[in-house]
Amino acid sequence: MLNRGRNAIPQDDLDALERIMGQVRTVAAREVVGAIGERMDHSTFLISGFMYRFLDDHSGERQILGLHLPGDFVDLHTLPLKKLDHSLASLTDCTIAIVPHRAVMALILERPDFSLKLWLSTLLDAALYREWIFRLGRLAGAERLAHFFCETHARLAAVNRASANEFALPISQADLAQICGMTNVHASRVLRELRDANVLTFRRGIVNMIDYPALMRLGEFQPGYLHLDKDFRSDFSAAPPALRQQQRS
Amino acid sequence: MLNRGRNAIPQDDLDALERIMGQVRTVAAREVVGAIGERMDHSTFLISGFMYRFLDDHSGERQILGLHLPGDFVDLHTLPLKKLDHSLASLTDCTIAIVPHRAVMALILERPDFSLKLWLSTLLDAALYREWIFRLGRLAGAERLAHFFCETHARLAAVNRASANEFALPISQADLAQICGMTNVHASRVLRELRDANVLTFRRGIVNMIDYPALMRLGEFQPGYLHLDKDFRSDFSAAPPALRQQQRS
DNA sequence: CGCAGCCTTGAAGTAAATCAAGGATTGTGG
DNA sequence: CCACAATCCTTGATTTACTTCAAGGCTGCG
Repeated sequence: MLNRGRNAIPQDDLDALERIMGQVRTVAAREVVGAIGERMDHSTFLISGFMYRFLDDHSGERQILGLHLPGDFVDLHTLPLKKLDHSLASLTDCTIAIVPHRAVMALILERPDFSLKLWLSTLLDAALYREWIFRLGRLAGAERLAHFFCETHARLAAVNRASANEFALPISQADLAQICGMTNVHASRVLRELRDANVLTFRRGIVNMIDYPALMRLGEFQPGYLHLDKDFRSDFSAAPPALRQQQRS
Repeated sequence: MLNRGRNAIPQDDLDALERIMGQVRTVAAREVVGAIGERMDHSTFLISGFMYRFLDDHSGERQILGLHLPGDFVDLHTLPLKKLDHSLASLTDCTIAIVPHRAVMALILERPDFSLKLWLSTLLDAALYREWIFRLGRLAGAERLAHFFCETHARLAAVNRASANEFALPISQADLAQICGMTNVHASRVLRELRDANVLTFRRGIVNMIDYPALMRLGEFQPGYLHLDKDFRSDFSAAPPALRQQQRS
């Protein structure tokens, strides 16, 4: 993710980004964009749509490792780690920009400050991974869903894609199950519980957080790890005026 | 982690590292070195001993997020993400070097190639996180332990701290449970199963992988994500002759 | 010796998986 | 517009994996 939440990406960084972007492609929904073991010579910038990364187990059951929103730099890690150690796929129709590693390297050597921003974006990914480990390791069914919905709401709200208590999340219950490490049958039952308790509804890709405080409590959600608050991090640069809304899917 | 596995760290990088290291301290076993929410102005290089990162849940139950071995750069992410979003503690007595952020920043601006190596080290951490998500989300009790032991064996073997099938791992069953997202009672039972099946023993901090192939199969362990093979990544530099064994705990 | 920390085991309870069937919703072609 | 398939969701019954509670044993140490 390169997405800086409520803090806009500075204009000169946008210029730099634009310069290194190569071909722009569209990808249909539910397509694998990079498969585990593949050797990459470029990274992918997600312009519009949703993507996710995953690992399949021995019997083909899938664990989703992370979700990517518009504005995320999806696989920057392939710059040093050439071979994909997991797979990458689209959730919806997507527009992506192919960014050749050569171009990234050239820019990095020319502008060390920019390389730090790319680094930051991968560190924010890592912070999400840590929280996902916590979610799977310590929370039970309903709590996992609550935590995931809180996190995703916060991330989407940070890029103006969520209202106070509602947002669009183009995934199925089966995806939700693969995110939270449970069967889709169980995900369905837990969603029913949350619905019956008047805490949250999730129908046809629309999440309605009816009782937000209850969700936060349930999921033990503390948004600090998202580092959305400018004060929580150092951006290696002064924050220039807001100029946002470059992308809409 | 900065640890490069079987590929030694080049001499000039060692020099660079040495230059930015500040005060060297010792830390007793089981001490919290950085607590969640704390604002950091330095990073920590682990010279000897084992450390771990963790998040506690509401009722104080702990989830371990990662283990750190001698030679790891433990909290490089605090350079851009000033506030700790999780906690850090020692497992054993440790020797650590305090590395002021100011010194790291200066070096980075002076040597862009070195900053890429620091970046790489955090990307290897992220690869481990992803695999931990998979382990917790898709594997059952015995498989989780098997996977963890395989991973840890591979990491320790890469720094010459493991023989073909045995290694020292200074943790308790309770730690193991906190790593694998289960109760210590259950961890004890699963260890018994593995012992009875003649697959693995773990007693007083010594792991004996009696049947390594069985463990790999059980844990669905594919070591690619560790990127130990030089061919799997680009180190941004030619690999100079091996000079290793700087640290022993 | 006696205590503390760590590990083990049993019995009972609970959360989640599995198996299986049927219902709803969306899209497709006639 | 309707028939039909495909996908997704729901629900029930049963089984399994794991937790919880509780007691006792082992090991190392002052």
